[in-house]
Amino acid sequence: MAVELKDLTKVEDNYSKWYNELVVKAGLAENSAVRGCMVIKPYGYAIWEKMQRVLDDMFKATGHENAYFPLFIPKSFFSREASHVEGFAKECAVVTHYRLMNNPHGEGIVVDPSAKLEEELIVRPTSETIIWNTYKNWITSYRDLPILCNQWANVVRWEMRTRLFLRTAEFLWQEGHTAHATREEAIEEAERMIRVYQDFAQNWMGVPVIVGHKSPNERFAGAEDTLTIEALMQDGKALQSGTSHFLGQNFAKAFDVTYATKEGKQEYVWATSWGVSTRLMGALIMAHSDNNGLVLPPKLAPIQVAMVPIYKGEEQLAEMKQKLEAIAADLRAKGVSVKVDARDNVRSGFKFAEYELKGVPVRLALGPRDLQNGTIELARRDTLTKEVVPQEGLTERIVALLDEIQENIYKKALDFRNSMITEVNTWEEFIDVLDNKGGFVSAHWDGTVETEVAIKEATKATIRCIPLDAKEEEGKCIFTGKPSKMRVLFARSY
RNA sequence: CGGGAUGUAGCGCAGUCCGGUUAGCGCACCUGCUUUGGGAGCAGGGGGUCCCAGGUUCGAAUCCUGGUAUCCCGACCA
Repeated sequence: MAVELKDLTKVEDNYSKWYNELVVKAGLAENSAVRGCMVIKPYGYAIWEKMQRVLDDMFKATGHENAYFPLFIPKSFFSREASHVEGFAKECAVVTHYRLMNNPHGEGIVVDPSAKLEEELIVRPTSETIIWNTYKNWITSYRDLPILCNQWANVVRWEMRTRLFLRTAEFLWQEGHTAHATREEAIEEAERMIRVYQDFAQNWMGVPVIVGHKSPNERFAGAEDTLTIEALMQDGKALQSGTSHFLGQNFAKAFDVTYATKEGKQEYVWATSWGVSTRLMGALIMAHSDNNGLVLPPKLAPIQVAMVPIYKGEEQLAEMKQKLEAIAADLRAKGVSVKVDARDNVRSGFKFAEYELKGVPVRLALGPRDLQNGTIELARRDTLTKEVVPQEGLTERIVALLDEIQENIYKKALDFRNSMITEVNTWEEFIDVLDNKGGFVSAHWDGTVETEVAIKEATKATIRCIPLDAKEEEGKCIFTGKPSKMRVLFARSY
């Protein structure tokens, strides 16, 4: 047997191991020779590329343009915004030299000590500083605003512990950085973009998310407000899947970016930044997969339909292949991505298992029996069911089925997520739900950082967000008993 | 960074405690035959810096020292 996943139900206590195995076996990514960095393999990258394309269109549709800023950030830029430095200082890769030389005392190559940089360069962990240093030159008048830029890039955060897609030392992402004349406009932008992320997560990835504010303690370093989309994984842990920050005038002040108003006064510029990363791949994998492997939403699946010929001998193979290619041509004409798998070195059963592992939404199998009856076997990945259907009208059937699968995957994840939001009113219930059920726990909180930190220390659960749609409700903080005006969502998270 | 474990063929592992033939098994790979509607069978074959560097020894995958990488649990985080 080539590939066999561990039974998910038996590794609940070690979901991460199962996840890792799945990522590798499905051919999405693997650990590289470089510590904490991953190699994204073609199949995984194809999904990321598709995500990129869709997101990019969404950004353009909301008025944004792409640009590119340097990978290296002078150390001094970093120290300009106090809380920003504090947030990232512990996980930076630093360039100190610019030349190597032959080892004068032996074998190999060493860093040339005479080639020390006057000022160290930080490999960007995020680009606010370099971008705002640049925006200073771009902005002088209210006529220059707003600036709505997005950058597709890689960033480096030297994390202690890494995990494929979820937390790697280097990752791919997009970061939007906008500059506005007014506070209201910037806040509007931050909200607009978190809704774009929500739209993408739900309607493309099939992953339901909760939109809300981060608590002050969980905010982005340097932000006045952080909006987040929080997804729930099948092991009951939450995953922060995208963030949009209202940065106030913090970076404008740090980099002295002002503009002349209509009235001729100098004002500091208002800022936002927002980003999603290859972590979305992790969300996609963890939200839908089962014991047979990945389950990909049709809208993002690199292969939407896999076709497998059932045959004896070369002659039959040729016959089946010809018929399948004809069906494939019809499907491609409708914009469906199809793979006809005529490999002769593996058997059909192996192919079935392989496409299940890779999460291909629809699989067709055609054999002599079908050829005779004018039928074909159609299997769907999300439900693991299969039926023999007539070849007639197959194209339309599949196009409709792909939509149905997309919807079904989302609905399944949504039902699960909803079943995993539990309201509690006492500390005992809170602990009980966290330990025995998992998921989001909706509870009252007195609004203080001290309480939040104390709860985290006691339970490892953090406030994932204060939902945008939270309704006012009088209650008592589960930890301190002090009065509270609304419930917030707690969870253990990745 | 702290605690624990591991590193042997592309992958998964045994062998290490107690040093001793030519380092072994399963999967994968190559060749041939038979198979083919859910992960094929048989036969033959190829593939090794036993993580790296020192040391002990007649002799090291095995013992000692140092390094390094990966995984798990913490702390940190998109």
